[in-house]
Amino acid sequence: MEAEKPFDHEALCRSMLEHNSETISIRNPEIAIKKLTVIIDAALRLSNKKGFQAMSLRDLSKESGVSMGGLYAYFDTKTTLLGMILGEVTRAVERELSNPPQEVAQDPIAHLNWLIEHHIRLTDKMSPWFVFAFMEAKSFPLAERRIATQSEELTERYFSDVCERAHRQGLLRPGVPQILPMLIKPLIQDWYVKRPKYRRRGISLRTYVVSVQAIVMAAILPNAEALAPDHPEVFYD
Amino acid sequence: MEAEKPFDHEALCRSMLEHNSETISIRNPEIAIKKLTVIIDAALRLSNKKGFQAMSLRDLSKESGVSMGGLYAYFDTKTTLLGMILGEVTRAVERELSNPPQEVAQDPIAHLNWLIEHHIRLTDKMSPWFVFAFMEAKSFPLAERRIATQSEELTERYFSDVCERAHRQGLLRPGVPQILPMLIKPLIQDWYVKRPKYRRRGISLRTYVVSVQAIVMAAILPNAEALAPDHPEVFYD
DNA sequence: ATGTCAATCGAGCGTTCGCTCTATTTTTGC
DNA sequence: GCAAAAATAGAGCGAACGCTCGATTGACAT
Repeated sequence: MEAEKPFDHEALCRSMLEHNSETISIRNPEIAIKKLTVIIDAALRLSNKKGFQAMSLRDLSKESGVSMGGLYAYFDTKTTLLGMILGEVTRAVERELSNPPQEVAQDPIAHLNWLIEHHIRLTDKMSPWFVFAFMEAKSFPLAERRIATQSEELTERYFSDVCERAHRQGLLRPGVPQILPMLIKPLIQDWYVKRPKYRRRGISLRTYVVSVQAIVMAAILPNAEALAPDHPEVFYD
Repeated sequence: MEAEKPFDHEALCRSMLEHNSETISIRNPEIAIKKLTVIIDAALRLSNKKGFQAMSLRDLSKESGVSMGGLYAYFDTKTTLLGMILGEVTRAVERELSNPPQEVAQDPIAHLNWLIEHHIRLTDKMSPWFVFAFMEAKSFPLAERRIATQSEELTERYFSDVCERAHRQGLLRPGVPQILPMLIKPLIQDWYVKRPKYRRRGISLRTYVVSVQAIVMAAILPNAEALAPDHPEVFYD
């Protein structure tokens, strides 16, 4: 029995194969998954470096070691390749964030902190995938952009739902901006969008999570003083 | 005497002409500015729609009504065009944010709120320019990317300096995350990065500014209750 | 009217793109 | 061990790319 490794690229590519079985012409699933992993790995590496549009299929062929003809056994169009990666990202978000543990789901505040932490951790583990989906979104064809927009709205609804519940239970202080749920996403996204900056400054994932949670809690909780920082090194003085 | 209109594209293109006089082969400045405005206008429109890489110079020629040869009187390389736009954005940030009014500069909290408001307003007026600079940054050649990174760091220093001053004056409450200055930028950027979303939901610039300010103030001020919302319609209940 | 030069044009050059297709190699079933 | 099937390779196709350059136009001084 191995430990579960739900986020390595191979597992994601297995899911990818299942969801694109008509497009992928390789019969043997073991071969398909192994090679798909190599291809997607190279594709993410290249397009995170210089953009999906700028990545030619000859680049991808050379980087992955798979011939031009070989590549087209896994997708029929460059746009299809894009859609396959995008689909995996949206599936991962839904899979990881839609089922909070029961003890968390009962308390909106705990739920919100859980969402923040797990969203950041998910995007951290799948960082190249999220960078891809986020940075390339605007050059998507219309159909693919729709998917990206809907996924974005789904994520936001997680946040706005839990804020709404907290509000109904009277847990919010007066003066919480109504658009706060919309602004949590950019706070979370910065971890992977500007990842090199945080690495350069030696900021850990834990520090980042705690900081975002602290900011959001300060914005919504009535007793700002009561924010007992478990991790004092994160804060001023 | 006309009212000053420092942000229309024509004024920006005038500055652009001054800073790129060796590259631009047109002698008559009036002609140059007028045509440069048309070209940059079209370039921003096209590359905000489908990305700078995906915008071909034939696209740009058709959209702007300037022939291929005509375009190359204004830049010698597609990359140069990119650099010219990028340069204008960084200059605008420095010009608009480095000189706060004196009464504001004395109070770090007022200064911070001023920075937030004016940065958002600047990116709003120059929205296509900022979208361009932000979204295309990763596909820049190394030299251009350096400029973008430095401009980013400059903006952040505005925020971190003022936070540091507030801290030294004892204006911060305990438990303010040290990375808060880094997280103000993504809060501000969301206004132009996901502008269509905010438009779709009918959220005004004023509401956005007040909300971001409220979140940041809640994160740093000791007396969270004292956040008197001048604009109650912005907040929950 | 004419000579001069700045401004403009767009067909054309070499290259690279996404994608296809046949030839070849590897794996499989018996 | 050998057909049949599956998997892989990479040259080649038309189209589009960034960019050039000689021809053409327009404005103005003489």
